[in-house]
Amino acid sequence: MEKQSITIYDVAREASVSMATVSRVVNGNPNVRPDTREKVLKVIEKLDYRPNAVARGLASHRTTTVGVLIPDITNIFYASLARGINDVATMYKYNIILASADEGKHKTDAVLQSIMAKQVDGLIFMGQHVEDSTRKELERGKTPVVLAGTVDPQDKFGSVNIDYVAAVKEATARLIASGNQRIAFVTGSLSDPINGQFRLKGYQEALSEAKIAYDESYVFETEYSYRAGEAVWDAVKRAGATAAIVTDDELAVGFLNGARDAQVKIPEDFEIITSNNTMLTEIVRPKLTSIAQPLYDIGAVAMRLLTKMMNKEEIDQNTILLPHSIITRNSTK
Amino acid sequence: MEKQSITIYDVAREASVSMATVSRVVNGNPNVRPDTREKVLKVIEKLDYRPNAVARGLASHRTTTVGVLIPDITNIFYASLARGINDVATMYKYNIILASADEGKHKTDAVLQSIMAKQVDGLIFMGQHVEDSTRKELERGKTPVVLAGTVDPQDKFGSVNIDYVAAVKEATARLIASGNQRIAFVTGSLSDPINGQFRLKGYQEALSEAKIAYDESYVFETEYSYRAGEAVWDAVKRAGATAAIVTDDELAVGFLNGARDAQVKIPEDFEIITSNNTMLTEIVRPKLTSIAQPLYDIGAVAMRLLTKMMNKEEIDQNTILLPHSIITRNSTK
DNA sequence: GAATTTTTATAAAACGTTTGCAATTATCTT
DNA sequence: AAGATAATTGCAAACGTTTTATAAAAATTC
Repeated sequence: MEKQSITIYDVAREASVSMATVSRVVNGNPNVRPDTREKVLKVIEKLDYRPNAVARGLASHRTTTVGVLIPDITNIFYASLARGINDVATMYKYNIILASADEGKHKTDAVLQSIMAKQVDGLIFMGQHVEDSTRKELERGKTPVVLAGTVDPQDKFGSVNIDYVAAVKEATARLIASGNQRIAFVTGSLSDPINGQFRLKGYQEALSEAKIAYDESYVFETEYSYRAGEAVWDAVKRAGATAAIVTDDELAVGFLNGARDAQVKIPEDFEIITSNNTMLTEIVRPKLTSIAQPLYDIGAVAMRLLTKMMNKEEIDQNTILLPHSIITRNSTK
Repeated sequence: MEKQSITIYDVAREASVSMATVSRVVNGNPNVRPDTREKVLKVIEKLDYRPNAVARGLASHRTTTVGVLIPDITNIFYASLARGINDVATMYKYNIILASADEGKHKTDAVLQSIMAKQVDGLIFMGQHVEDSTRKELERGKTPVVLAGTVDPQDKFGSVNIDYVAAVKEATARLIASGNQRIAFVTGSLSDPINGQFRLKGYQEALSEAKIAYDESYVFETEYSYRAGEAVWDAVKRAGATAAIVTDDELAVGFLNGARDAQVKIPEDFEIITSNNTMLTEIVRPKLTSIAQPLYDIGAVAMRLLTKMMNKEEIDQNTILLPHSIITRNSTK
């Protein structure tokens, strides 16, 4: 439509050099004499020239844009990761194309396609579970992919996580140590390997070491939401549990409030340990004891790893585990 | 570097038509005979051809990408708006380039430039206050801009908000009606016109109608964070207030917990009304009475408005106010 | 069945950069 | 001062599409 804007050609003419030279100046290529550089910079300034990133992308096959798939931007857990991702991305001059991938896998794949069409230089994937169709989409082309706070059992991509098995094992052991024998495992979808394989394994190992029989009826699978937490409380209580490991903070907060609204004293009558140590754990009363994951860092490290991949740098570790800990607050004795 | 991928030219050759025809098929242009269309589609399928969005963008001057500036992605308020924006954007086939604009105006402008360089078709701006340098950047070029949950006193851009004056006035009036004479106004930066002009005005109007003198020492300016809320409690209490209007939920939650940790009974001894009705208001005990803004809708409507601008459609209302209400919970009598 | 209109398809010129290669200019060497 | 070498610049071909002008083909009219 309306063409108006200043192009590299305008600058070249005004500075009486070739476009190539202007391009070199703009890209910081050292092969240009200081005084010509100066001259060109002056013209750029004067005309207020701004390189068109789309044309650049087409010519150079690099868009300096990365795609980020996030299941739910309003979930503080993912938002915290995204923050780390964002900060490192801007540090390395990348823009982020963000896409929410809720509403099931069909939607995810469509969104993924649209992002790939934009020729992103790399992709960060956060999500419960990498479906087969999604994997296929990810592996097509040679775009580097890093999973953040997400595991792929097939281990095809870079990834950044904590050691979920160890973390949950420690948390469970702590509940056992304070006298609990019947400990509920309140979790999101077990089809997510983080829950169904790792966390569950940690839970079982801790039980086993304490010679407590694993009983499936203490496992409660639901979704990551406040409401779900409120709703599941009754069932957990009826099962006779005296403590719970909960795998998401929103869920845990709902669960806690469910208990308190039922006049149960926390931690005297029931102990809770949650998993993400987000702000929510400090907001509620009593404050929640939690496994601490370095959320911001998981995002930041994932993005950093991705930059290395995009630069084809040597990478020593494709699968990174960051340290975790347990922060004791007032939902445990 | 490595060229491998299928281009429109490959498809054209394989289907023995011209690239122009393939382009028409891909873009749903009606000027192509059904059987040729069929033929081309088959080849596209067979070769698994995916149009390159960057090349498209360059040729057509439309990137089907919009920029979204967000102050803090981990703040539920903004995240909720972003969700509305995202949903409508995908509905209309736009991708989102998201950029976090915290860390002051210098950073904001830099980020804005990088987004504009990517030739976004439009921009949604969320933020406390549109600085002059930022405005200049926004007005350069003819990219449509919509403010979401943000006002610009100069009213240059599209915008979607609620009537902050009326909302705060109602809330304040309610506190007055239940017997409070000394009501604190606990707010974020007053340089944000939403606080410094609108909300403050609503607060003052309500006082004035009740013949209560406005007293600046009941105005507490701080930042939007949990810690800030905890911290400001003491000062508010010392000032002798018996109730407070708080302009952000995180702030309000910190404030509430500050009060409770000081053994103050809410709402018996002190009443609180907060402003955004996010999940946080339901998570704490007692639950917080709040002005309700349709957060998701503000984002969604803003994005919808932007699509109209990008299509150069006729627009009846450039400045949209959505309805608000007050949700009564347990932090008021 | 020729003339006219309408529909489909093609060729080629944009779009605004980057980049490999060749040409030019400056700098050393002796 | 000439030749060799190195540093700087320019030329022009990509990059993968859309789009405009135009031609060819098909449909319609008389």
